[in-house]
Parts: sequence; C-alpha cells; structure tokens
Amino acid sequence: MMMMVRKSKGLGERHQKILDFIASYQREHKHPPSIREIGEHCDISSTSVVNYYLDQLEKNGHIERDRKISRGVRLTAPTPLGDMFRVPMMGVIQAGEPIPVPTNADFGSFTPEDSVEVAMSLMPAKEKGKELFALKVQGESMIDAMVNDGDIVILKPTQDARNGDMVAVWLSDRNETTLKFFFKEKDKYRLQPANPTMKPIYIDKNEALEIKGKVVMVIRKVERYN
Amino acid sequence: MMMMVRKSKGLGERHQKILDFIASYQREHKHPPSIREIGEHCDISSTSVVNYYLDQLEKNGHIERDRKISRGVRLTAPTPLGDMFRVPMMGVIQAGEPIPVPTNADFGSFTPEDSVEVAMSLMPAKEKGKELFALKVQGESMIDAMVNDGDIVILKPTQDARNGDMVAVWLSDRNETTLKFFFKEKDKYRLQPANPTMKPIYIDKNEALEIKGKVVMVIRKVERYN
DNA sequence: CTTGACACAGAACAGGCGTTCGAGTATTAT
DNA sequence: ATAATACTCGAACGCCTGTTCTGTGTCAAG
Repeated sequence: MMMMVRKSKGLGERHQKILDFIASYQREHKHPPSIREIGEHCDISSTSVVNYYLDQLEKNGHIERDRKISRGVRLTAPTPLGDMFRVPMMGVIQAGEPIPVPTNADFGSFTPEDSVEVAMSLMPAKEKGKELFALKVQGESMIDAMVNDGDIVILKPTQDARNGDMVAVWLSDRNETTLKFFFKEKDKYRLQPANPTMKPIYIDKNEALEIKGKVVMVIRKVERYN
Repeated sequence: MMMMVRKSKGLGERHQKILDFIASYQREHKHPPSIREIGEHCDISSTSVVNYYLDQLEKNGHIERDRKISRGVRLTAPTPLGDMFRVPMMGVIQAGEPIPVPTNADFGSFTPEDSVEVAMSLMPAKEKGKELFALKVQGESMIDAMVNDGDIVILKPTQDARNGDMVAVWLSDRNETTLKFFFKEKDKYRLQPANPTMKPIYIDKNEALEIKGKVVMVIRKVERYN
C-alpha cells in the first residue's frame, strides 16, 4: 500500500513553470495571460493540457479562476502583497550643504519620478501614514553612519529627537551635515556614529545644532562598482 | 472664433465613471474588465461607445490598451503604486556560520511571514524577475561592508562574480562569512570592503573561496537604539 | 438653414479564448 | 501481462470580445 512518488509530492516542474509565467506575465502586461499564451511559453502544445494543469493548481489553492471569461486566472499567493508607500525625493544630502526639508506644500504634489516607493511591511509601524521624505546621499561623508555614497535615506521631519534616534543634523558652527545617533547628556549632546568602532563627537549645548529629521530607513541599491 | 466649451476641458463625467469602474473592477477581480462589462456598469448600451471613450482616455494618457486582446485595458496614472517583489527570507547571515542559500524548491513555496517585499522601482533593472533571496544580518561582523546588525541584504544566488560585484563569500579556511566587493587579480582575489577607509583582504587563489551570492540591495530599518 | 463636430446606438464580422471530447502514450501497481 | 492512473495531443464547438461600419440626434458656428 505504499504511495506512488513519481513526482515530488508538491508541485511538479511544469506546475512551477506555469506559476512563474503567470506571475511574470502579470507583472509585465498588467493583466493575466490566456490559456494559449501559457501553453506557448511553457512548451505545451495543447490548450487542454494547460487547462489540465490549471485545474490542479486551482485545486491545490495556488491560483483562482474566473471560468468562462478571458484571462480569468490569478495567483492567490502573490495577492497578499501589502500596500506601498510613496515618499517624495527632496534632493541630496551631503556634508557641506544644508539638509533640504520639505514644506507642507511639497507633500501631496510630487511626481512619481521624484519619489521612492517603499513596502509598508518594511516600515516601522509607528511611521506609517506620516509625512516622510527621502534624500539621496552624495559623497562619502556619512560613512560613520554606515551610509555610503548613493544610498537613499528616508527621514521623518522633526525638530526634537529622543535619545537613541538616528537623526540628520546641520551643525552650522562646523558648516556640516551629518547622520548620527542622538543622545542628550548633562551639558552637551553626544552624536554617536552607527559604526561602533568609531568614536562619538560631542556638541556643547550652546553650539548650534539643528535637528532636521529622524532617519527611519536606509536603502542601498548595489549596482556595478564603477 | 472662441472654442466651444460644452464639456469641461478635461475629463467628462463619463470618462471619470469609466476610469473609476476600471479601477474598482481591477481591484475586485484582479484582471481588467471587458468592453462590454464597462458598458453595462456605466450605462452605455453600445460597445462602440465604450471604445469611443476608451480611445479618448488612451489619447489623454489615462489608460493603456493592448489592442486586439481580451481585457487589455489598464490604468496608467491611477496606479499610484508600482509592483512589488517578494523575496524569501532564508535566515540570518553571520560571521561564524555558512550562508544559507535557497534550493530551487525553496522558491515558489514560502510563506508571506518569511519574506520581504521590495518595490520594483527600487530594483536594479537587471535583477527583475530573477530568483532573489534575503538574509538578515546578525552581529557586527559586516561593518566593513557598510552593513550593520539587523540589516537586511538581498542577494542573487550565483557562484561566479564579475569584478566589482558585491558578493557574499564563505571562506572555509578562515571559517568566516563576509560581504565584500570582489576583484580577481593576477594570482589572488581581492576582497575590498565597501568602506573606503578600510583595507582590502587578499585571498590566494588556491585558498577556498565560495561565492554564495551577489548583493543587489541592502535595507536598514532604523528603530530605537536599545 | 446648412454644415460639421460630437455623442451615441445597433448590428455585424473576425478572431480570441475557454471548454470539451476522443484518442494515444507512458508509468506504476497488482 | 493487465489494469489503472497520469499525462499529452489535436480538433472542434461556441461563447466572448475588440473592431468597424452605418445611422441618428444634438448643438453651435457660419
């Protein structure tokens, strides 16, 4: 009475191929493929065979089907994609320049080109729905914050920070922009680099220290190194 | 010679109604409506009239159409969110442990809980649609790659790297996992830290060096510092 | 009033598409 | 071997769907 194990218990190679194709087709065309299109791209010569596999995939819960209507297949698993968040890209942040912070008018009207999309599921819960903005790091002056040239930092505009917040500050006395962890001590501020091997810098309380925003996320797209 | 202003210059009421219907239909059915379905729900009795408005909406850039194929309408502007990408979270990467790489079976069947969503618009174009996986960085051993404890790195599995790629390698001789920029030189490999202030390490070509994957993105969620 | 652009309806056509049926082949259990 | 099951193919049927053509009524400019 042993079970047959011709194909691995789960999805066969062809099931997987069909699933992948539906996903990639949907991404590219914004609408599902037809049965014949699935067949062509998965080396299946008969529509009935595609239908045969689609039935199985539906039974296993991998897809849903609107029978009788064209292109009525949809993936079930990739549906639970969470919402996304669009934050305006305000410009660049670099050592010698002040930090560009958005005005209230900047929110609400910004082009998709000048913005960054972030998945909700990656957002710290507290920051959802807030007014965030993004800056592109220019130069290698933020390396003591584990941030490199070309990285994207996402900030929440704020003037005051709590101990432990990673903040973007403008030190007008030093004419310097920097990203650091913020700590308020007896009579001075301690700006702690994110890299534990580097030493903190101390700012006297009567020195000018403008907190421009709190960092909530850092994104680095690693491309070619040239 | 004044122009007629029968309808407000922009979208008429009917255009808007069609646009809204396409959006709601797409949300509910996960695929676009047919011309006749649009007609029914917008009180248009003729398919040609729907086609008439669709042509206008396309000319104005509000929708795109895949002519000749069923349900080939899609919204352009009202798609405020681009697509997202779901990559499986395979585990943690830390200095003393080998890098967990996924098998082919791991793709396709992973729960939403053990995965990371990334916006397509943040992906380097080359990597779209590829098999990517994510690892959570544990410990502070990757700081020479500008990666910190708790960061999420997204990798593309590969055995060979080109010069300049940022790779995850397992140095079995040193019993060490690390992230570095990869360069092949005359008789050795140069592993260059991302932080320009740090010096590269050199690996002789007969030493064991297993490239496990190429880093395509780093994500850091900055929460509280405690 | 005539003209013409515009909005709309209805019908017909051709191809797209899901479905079904009959038949054939391969693999496995008995 | 034999039967059962899994898998594949090709063709045909018929609805679905986008396209196109003809015709009608409205409204404003000339």
